[in-house]
Amino acid sequence: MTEARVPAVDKRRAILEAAIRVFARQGYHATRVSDIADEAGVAYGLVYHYFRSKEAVMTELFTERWSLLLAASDALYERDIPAREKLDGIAGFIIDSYKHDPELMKVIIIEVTRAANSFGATHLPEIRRAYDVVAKIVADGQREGLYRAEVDPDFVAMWFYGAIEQLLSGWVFGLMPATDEEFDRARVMVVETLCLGLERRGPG
Amino acid sequence: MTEARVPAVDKRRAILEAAIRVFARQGYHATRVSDIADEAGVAYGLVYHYFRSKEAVMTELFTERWSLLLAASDALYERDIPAREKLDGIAGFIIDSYKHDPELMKVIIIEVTRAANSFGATHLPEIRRAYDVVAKIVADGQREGLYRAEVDPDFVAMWFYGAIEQLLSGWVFGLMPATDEEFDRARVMVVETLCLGLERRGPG
Amino acid sequence: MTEARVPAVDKRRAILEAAIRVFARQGYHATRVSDIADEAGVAYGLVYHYFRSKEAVMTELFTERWSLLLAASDALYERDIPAREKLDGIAGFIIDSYKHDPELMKVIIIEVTRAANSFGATHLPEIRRAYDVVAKIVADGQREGLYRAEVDPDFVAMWFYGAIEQLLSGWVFGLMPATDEEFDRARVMVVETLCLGLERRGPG
Amino acid sequence: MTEARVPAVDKRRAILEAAIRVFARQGYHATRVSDIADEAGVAYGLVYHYFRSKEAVMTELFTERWSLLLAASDALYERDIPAREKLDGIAGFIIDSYKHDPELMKVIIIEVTRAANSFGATHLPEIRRAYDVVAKIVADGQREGLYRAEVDPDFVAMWFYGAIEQLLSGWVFGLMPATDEEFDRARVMVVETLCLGLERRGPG
DNA sequence: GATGAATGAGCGTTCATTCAT
DNA sequence: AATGAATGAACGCTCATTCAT
Repeated sequence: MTEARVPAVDKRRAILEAAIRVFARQGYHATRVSDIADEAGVAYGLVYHYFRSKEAVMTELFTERWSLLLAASDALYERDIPAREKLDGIAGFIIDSYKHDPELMKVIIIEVTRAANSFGATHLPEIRRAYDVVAKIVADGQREGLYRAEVDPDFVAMWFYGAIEQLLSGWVFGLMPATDEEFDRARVMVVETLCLGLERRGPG
Repeated sequence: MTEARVPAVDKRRAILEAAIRVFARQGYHATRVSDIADEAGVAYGLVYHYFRSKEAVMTELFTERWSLLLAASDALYERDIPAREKLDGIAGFIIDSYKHDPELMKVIIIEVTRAANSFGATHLPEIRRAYDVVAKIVADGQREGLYRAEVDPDFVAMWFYGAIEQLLSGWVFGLMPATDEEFDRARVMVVETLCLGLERRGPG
Repeated sequence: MTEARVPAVDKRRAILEAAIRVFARQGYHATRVSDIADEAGVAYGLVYHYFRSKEAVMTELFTERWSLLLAASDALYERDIPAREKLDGIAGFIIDSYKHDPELMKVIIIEVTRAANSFGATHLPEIRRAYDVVAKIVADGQREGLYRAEVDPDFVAMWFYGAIEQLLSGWVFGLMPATDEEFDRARVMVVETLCLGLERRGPG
Repeated sequence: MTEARVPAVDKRRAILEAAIRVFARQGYHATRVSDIADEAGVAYGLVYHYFRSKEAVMTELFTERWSLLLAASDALYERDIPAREKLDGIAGFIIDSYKHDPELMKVIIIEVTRAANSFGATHLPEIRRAYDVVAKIVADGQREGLYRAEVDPDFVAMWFYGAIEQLLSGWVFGLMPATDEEFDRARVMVVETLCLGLERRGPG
């Protein structure tokens, strides 16, 4: 039968997408489960039919997206390209994710990744996995004699993510201009400056 | 030198210091006012005798410390020293603050500076002021022909703080080894790498 | 006649009726929300499911009843009967309300109508509307030459309600015998005495 | 040295007078003990030095004034003057009290006399004593054949006070114009109308 | 007498979660 | 699947009263 108008008859999906909007708008703590249901246009109880808890909604949102980043990072790492391009690929993936769905990325960065006291703690393993790829890229670069040996790769990884997340925060909260050109400039700047900072100098 | 510690007769001070410990241990949201009172060894109501609200306690903690950072940044900025030393001074101030009172810095970084949805929003002006000093240092460096002109100073400032706060987070949550030597290494690495990344290369 | 009582399946109604009993027994300020819930035999939170606040419960109680008085007053005013009968109708309506549901009327008189500092202030407009009808009746009586012209109608209205509410108070607090005969006697006495006091005397 | 400027060096008195102002302004429930102390310009604890409790302050305010009314009523009752003049004397005393110190009378009427659930209950005996004098006057009037026999004297007393207090309320809350002429008119109207309503008619 | 710090019981409200239908 | 009524623990805040000085 026809009724083809609404493709998203999938209420579970509707709830997830409503959650993105509401979490982005009000923050996780400030949103009540009823807000999600209202935004999704479904009954209160249905949220609990599909999800164990409010936290489970957030977790699914995070995991779904973060696993893409992990997969992309892993794929990049495996490719036979210069370290710089790998880092650029990761930065690009994150920034493109933001361009593509800023609300979701806002939620992930603000409520999970940088919320070390709440979801950050819960999802620490997955978060570290992303850091580790960066660290491995840097370590490889050092092994190749490309990067200075005295910088700790783990340390660089923290730095890399700290910087990028801070930029996203800046865009999210209007501290920095958020246009597509800015996003691309930022990507170049981060990678360029970081790599220049890491590279070994001169023949000496 | 002896640093004459006030014998905690001052209950207001005792409350503030108890709050640092409890906020650091449990996070702001998870600490009840009674936790603070208990930790301070005072009656529940006394917290409200000295502070308008739980939030006011947090605010005082943040403001007290952050104003020191602001003052130090301003002083550094005024001094007639190379840009690199200024940045090093700021990084050093933050890291020393952490060495000196890790719990307080944990609270400030985790609950305010990186909590863009709650206290971060409230204290945005003061937070930005700290960023601005870094941006000005970078801009000066550019004007002097020291730093590459194509990097946006505001952008570098975000980066700088994003990176340092991420490092603090790493220490706080045990993602990175947290010893005094590590702190000092980190300081050197951050500033060294950032400056190298920013510097213009010679004609050669 | 049967007066088909709703079998208190309606929990919202149960809460309202419990509130009447508890407010009447303890007074508004002295009743905790949990008292209402307990009296109604429902969970604490259900009160807040149906009402925004404790005050909202009181407001609904008052408004529901007072609007009946207003409607009755208006209807009486419109009818083509002597002023005295109109006043008698109003007095009768109030007193019958008390006979019918003394607890509710106690709450309304004690906690709202005579509580000028709390609910009285909030509901002043509705309260005044009731006074105004009496004033209009008196003014009409004066225009017809029935009542002495030198008495201010607004003034009489205040008096009328002040007196009647005082009588209700007296019954409520056991200062006066409260039997059905007393109620009817009181009604007669108030209206009789007031009207005699207002009437113009013959030339004789 | 002289310091004769402030006659009210009596801090106890200052507290009482401050309480009148604050109770009148905010109502008893809404005033905190600290409000009284602040208004009086004395230390918090001093209120408790002179008074057992917040309630005790209110009680003293009420008792002090109400005993004057009682004394005046008794005196009036004893005098060899017509009933009407006695009633007029009582109404006059109350209204003059209001003219003389509206804030105090506001507090007494609003917070005690008409607050049957709180102070009204506590001071019921004294309040009734005032009513009783009126009742006795009416009863005497009936015995003299002046007043209709079918009205219950207690009932008239309730009415009398209910009406007068309602008028005071009206003035206090701006429902009626409150000028000195109005006060005097009101006094005349109340007594005139009440007595006309009570008087026996007819040739006899 | 005078001060104001210290105490702690009390209460309104919120909201995640469960459950009956 | 879908609904929304029902539950109750939890917590921030107020403020009368006490107490040490």
